[in-house]
Amino acid sequence: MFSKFLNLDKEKQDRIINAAIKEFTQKGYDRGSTNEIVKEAGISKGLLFHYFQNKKQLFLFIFDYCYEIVIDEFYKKIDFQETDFFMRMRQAIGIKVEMLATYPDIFKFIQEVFLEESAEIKVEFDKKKTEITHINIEKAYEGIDYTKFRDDVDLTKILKIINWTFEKMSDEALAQAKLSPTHEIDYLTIQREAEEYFQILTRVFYK
Amino acid sequence: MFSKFLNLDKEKQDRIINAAIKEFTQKGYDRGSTNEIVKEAGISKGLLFHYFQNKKQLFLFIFDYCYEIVIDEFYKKIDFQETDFFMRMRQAIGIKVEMLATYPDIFKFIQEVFLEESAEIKVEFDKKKTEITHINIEKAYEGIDYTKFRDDVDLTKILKIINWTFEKMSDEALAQAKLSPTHEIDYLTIQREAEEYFQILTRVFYK
Amino acid sequence: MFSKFLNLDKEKQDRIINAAIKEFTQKGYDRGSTNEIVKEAGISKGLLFHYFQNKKQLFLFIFDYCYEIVIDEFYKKIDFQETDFFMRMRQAIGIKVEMLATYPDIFKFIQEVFLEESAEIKVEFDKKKTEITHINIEKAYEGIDYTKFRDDVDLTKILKIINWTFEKMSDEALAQAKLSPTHEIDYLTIQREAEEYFQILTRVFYK
Amino acid sequence: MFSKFLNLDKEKQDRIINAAIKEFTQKGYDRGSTNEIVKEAGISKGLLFHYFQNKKQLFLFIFDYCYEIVIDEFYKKIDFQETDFFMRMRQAIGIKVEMLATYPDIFKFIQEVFLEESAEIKVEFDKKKTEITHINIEKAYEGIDYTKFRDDVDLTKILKIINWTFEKMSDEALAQAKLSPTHEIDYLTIQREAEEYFQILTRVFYK
DNA sequence: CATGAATGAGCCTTCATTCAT
DNA sequence: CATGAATGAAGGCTCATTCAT
Repeated sequence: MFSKFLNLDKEKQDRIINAAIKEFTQKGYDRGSTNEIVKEAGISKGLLFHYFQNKKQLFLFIFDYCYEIVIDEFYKKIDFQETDFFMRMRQAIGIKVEMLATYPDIFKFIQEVFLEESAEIKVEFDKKKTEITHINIEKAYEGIDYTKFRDDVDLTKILKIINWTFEKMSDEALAQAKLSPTHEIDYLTIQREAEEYFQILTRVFYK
Repeated sequence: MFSKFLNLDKEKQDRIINAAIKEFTQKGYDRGSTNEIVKEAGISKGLLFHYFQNKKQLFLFIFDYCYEIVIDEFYKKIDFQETDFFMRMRQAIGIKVEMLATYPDIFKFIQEVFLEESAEIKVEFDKKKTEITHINIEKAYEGIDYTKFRDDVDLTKILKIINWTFEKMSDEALAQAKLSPTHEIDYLTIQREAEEYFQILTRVFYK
Repeated sequence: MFSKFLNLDKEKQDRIINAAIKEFTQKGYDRGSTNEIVKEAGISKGLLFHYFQNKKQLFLFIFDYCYEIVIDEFYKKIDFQETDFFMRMRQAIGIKVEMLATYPDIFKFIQEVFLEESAEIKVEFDKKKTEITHINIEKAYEGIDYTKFRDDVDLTKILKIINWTFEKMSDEALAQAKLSPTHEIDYLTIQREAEEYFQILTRVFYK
Repeated sequence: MFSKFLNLDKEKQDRIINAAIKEFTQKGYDRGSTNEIVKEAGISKGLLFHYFQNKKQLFLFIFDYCYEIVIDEFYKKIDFQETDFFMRMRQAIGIKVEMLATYPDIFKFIQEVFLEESAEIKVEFDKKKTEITHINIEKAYEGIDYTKFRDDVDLTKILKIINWTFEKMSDEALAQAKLSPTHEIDYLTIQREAEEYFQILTRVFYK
């Protein structure tokens, strides 16, 4: 599909990818302009459409590219020896926070995608999102010792509650950051708050 | 502000409102075309801008209009005599499900707004959103008997976990529906599932 | 033609006239909006077009109205006993400067008309302008003693040169003022400069 | 800035330039329609804005283009050997009249610009106009022998009076032409009349 | 491979003017 | 007399995409 693009010398690839990330992160899919992308990347109009049939394909490629980088590094850093669910989750959150600092643009882009996706690309992405979510959960929780959870309630539902809690918590933190004047995310406060939720969830869901 | 519009005969108002809801729900703010709206509403280009100074004002008006309808009816149906938290929440979810069936367009529109908001209208809506959320929580939980909750964990956080759980649950249900061929929402299944979460949350968070 | 309008109570007439002067002075004929005029005057759209068939007629009326005020007052103040050409001219310039301070809006409007007139109204105004100019010269120089001028050159041409000199001088002064930060016109400097030109012209054109 | 446009093949450039000159000369800046220009030039909407970011830039370009042509040719034809002020001026007027016949459209356009400038472009042009005027006067009078002028009056003011005289004279001639049915300019009469003013001015301002 | 000129539908908005009330 | 809702053409401008070179 994008083999032509991938044969390009790395430096040019990067220029294009970064330009696209920047534009789409700033303006979203709909208002993101291919004009601006080629200008920023220093390539011609035609070339962009030579590699990526159209704007949508470009966007999809950029999303996959970013997602892969993030996901790969994420699993590389997870310690699969740790079998305690909450310890594993603590790790996951720590890694996420770390990566947010390392790849702020890429992360911001993925975030935007998950929020803002226009009608144009909704269908494609709704599918992609559930796919991704399913894969993640299965992989991220590999080898977990589930016997520590209380037996009187459905385990799958417990896990959902816990996941949702942390997802919503981080959503709120990001929303908060967006309202602050500096748009700065206060990672320390997030981690401290997360810890409190960990305590609660451990107490109520572990035997 | 919109007094000119509100003096119009109800039928025309409705044609315009419905056309706008339809267009914005389908295509979002940025891609939603005022051209389409006037065509669908059967009015002239100029008239729309006679009532609503510009696209943004129209969108804001439509949002407020929809939100008010939904919120008003919601609180009218809630039984504030019921002081048990989970019973109250059961009610709330029941009412929501009911309203989803009565005003599917309006509901869908509000949902879209909460997700998709373009850069153009972000600032206005981020404020509006937090405002709305705060008001709702305070009002919806009026008169609740919180003594039933266990004392060994922070009550505020418990409530957040519970809210988040149902929010995420309904998000997932809607996402599921969108993937199905008919886009039909299976309310019965949702309520049955919600009930299961109620059981779990009551068990772990009540004394 | 505008008898309907002139039968209106004076206060309303003034509101409309002032609103129109303000709008046309600020934005010129083309960009001047009848919408703004009715808003400022506090009357309805329809009424304006009831009195003045269309925008052009309104503009013409406003121009004539302003012009008459200015011209009437001008001739009332001229001392026709003074028969020396240059003394008469000194008077004229003094009166103009005075009136500029008394009716700044009206004056500014007339000035704008003489400069900016759009294609739409050019034909009508070119005629009006030459008409006006001819009338003015004839009237303003009534009773002048032309025997003081040297006989070896054509008197008509001398008068033209003198008139043109003062017209251009004031054009330049106005242009200068427009370039200054405050847009303030320095009347004193103008009169002092005019005096110098008077000296020169008297010396070279009088016997 | 306009390099894209200037790389175009000459024929297309001309089509666009001529279309723009025609439209702006006829209707002025504000009412001049880019729609009409592209229609007349036989190009697409987008292309015009590909070359010229917006209407204002287009107008500025056209003005500079026209001005340069006129000015270049003007100075090429002036005989700088001639040091007599009035002889030099006679030349200048002769050349102007000649050029008016060669480039009637361009000349008419420049003239319009100097008169009609809309609020939109006023600031840019007020600066440009004074700049241009200063350059011209300095250059056109290079090498003139000013000792022939009478010493008892300020030379600068004399020069101003003379310049203004011929400017106003040609303004009047043009205004006259516009009122005639054919809009034809009678160059012969102008030159004959100019000659009479030359005689007068020489007599009164030379020693 | 690479260019960038060219397209033209589409965008939001403004406006003078009309006309039923 | 007076209103202001209604019109719809026209405005400047943007944009993804194509294609001859």
